[in-house]
Amino acid sequence: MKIVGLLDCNSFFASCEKVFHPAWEHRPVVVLSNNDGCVVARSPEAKKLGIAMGVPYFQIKNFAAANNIVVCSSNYSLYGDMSHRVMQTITKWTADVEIYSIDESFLDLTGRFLRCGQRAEVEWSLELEDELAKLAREIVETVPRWTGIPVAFGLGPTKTLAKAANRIAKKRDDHFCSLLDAGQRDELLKTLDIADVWGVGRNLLTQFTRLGLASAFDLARVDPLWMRQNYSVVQEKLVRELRGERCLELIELPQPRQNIQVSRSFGRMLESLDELEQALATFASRGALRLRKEKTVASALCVQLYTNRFRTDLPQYMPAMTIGFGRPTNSTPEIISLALSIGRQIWREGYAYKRAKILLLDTVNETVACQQKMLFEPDTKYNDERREKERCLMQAVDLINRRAGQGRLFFAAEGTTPAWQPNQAFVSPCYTTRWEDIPTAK
DNA sequence: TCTGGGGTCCTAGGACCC
DNA sequence: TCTGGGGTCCTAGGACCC
Repeated sequence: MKIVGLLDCNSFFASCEKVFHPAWEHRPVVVLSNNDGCVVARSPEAKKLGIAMGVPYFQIKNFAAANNIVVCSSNYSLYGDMSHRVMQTITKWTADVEIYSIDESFLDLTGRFLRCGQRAEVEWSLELEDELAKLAREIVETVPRWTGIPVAFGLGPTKTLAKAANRIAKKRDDHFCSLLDAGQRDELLKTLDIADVWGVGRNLLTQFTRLGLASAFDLARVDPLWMRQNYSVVQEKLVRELRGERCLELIELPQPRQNIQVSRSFGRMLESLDELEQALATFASRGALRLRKEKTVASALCVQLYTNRFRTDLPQYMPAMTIGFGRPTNSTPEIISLALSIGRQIWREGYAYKRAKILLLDTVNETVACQQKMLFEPDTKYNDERREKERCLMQAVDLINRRAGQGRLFFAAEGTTPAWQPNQAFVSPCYTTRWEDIPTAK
């Protein structure tokens, strides 16, 4: 048996905001999505008040004011840095960690409990369970003490069971639950709603409910082969994992991304092509920077425009177009140039645009792409000399921005006072990532 | 007035090839 | 008039996750 743990930060974004406002400790706090659109995080107090996940802010605005709810715009620099601190803390207990999302990590604790003669798996015993409970207590106490972020911890022999244990742990006072003991597992899985099982989304929930399945325990008893025939290999693995059979491995090395997308809603609707172009140039520039950070190049670019789908009184138009680069690239000017060219081709007069998206597709490692390039004849506009010049230029730009602050140097096409700027009325300072914002103690 | 953003994986079906 | 079979690759769409 393997020992898989899942550590999950409670109400992560809201908890991050609370760390720097001790006075908010017992107050309801909600964090809004980009553009102050929807509620994406709620402190326990806010949940208790009945604020639903994903609810549009304007629908609860008055309620929030009347109930003394703290409202925050999202501040991803802060959350990213706090996440990093939590993940660093985890390495105290094991180096075998898969960072699954900004607020969750899988831990492989098997290595800590291997006895002489055991190679890669351990045998379950009461003593082991005791030791693990002790370790879990240490984790659940240490992470908040070191970072200010409260966490819940679940243990299981598979990732899916660790996730399930974590869901149960969240409701417990000690924030811990173990599903390692096969003897007790069934009873615990009966208490877990099938909707809370990892891999059961809205659609599967409807279908499973129709089949009469209500709990995680019910799902675990379905025949895996039947599952495969009627659904797919994904759901088959889901059932097997719930039965304690490992199908999903921990991915400790982050896999290179295959696509990069940058998409934002605008602060207001845009009708002119000029204004829209500034948004596209900015998104293209951000995407290009991400490519360079990952040392990858993209093979193609897709641009999509969206009108406001909630304004049914207005004409709707959602065009998209994909064009390949002559050769895979991560050069900002080249990507901006293609993004604008596509934008001009799909833009139509007479529509009010609310959102745009760029997708950098089929990304591959820079050096691999470089080795392959000799197979192709250089195209006319972008010859090797120009590529090399732009590569040096981007290196210089990135260096300056790293030293002087992101966005110090930018391309004119991005505009100086962009009309698309999202609304962020309640944004908190970057307490941990900007010198000017470091809190002072009085 | 105001409604988020960024990912992955799998399957079915068509195109194409021999 | 009659018209096979098997494989691969690509894409769109649908499901999921946080």
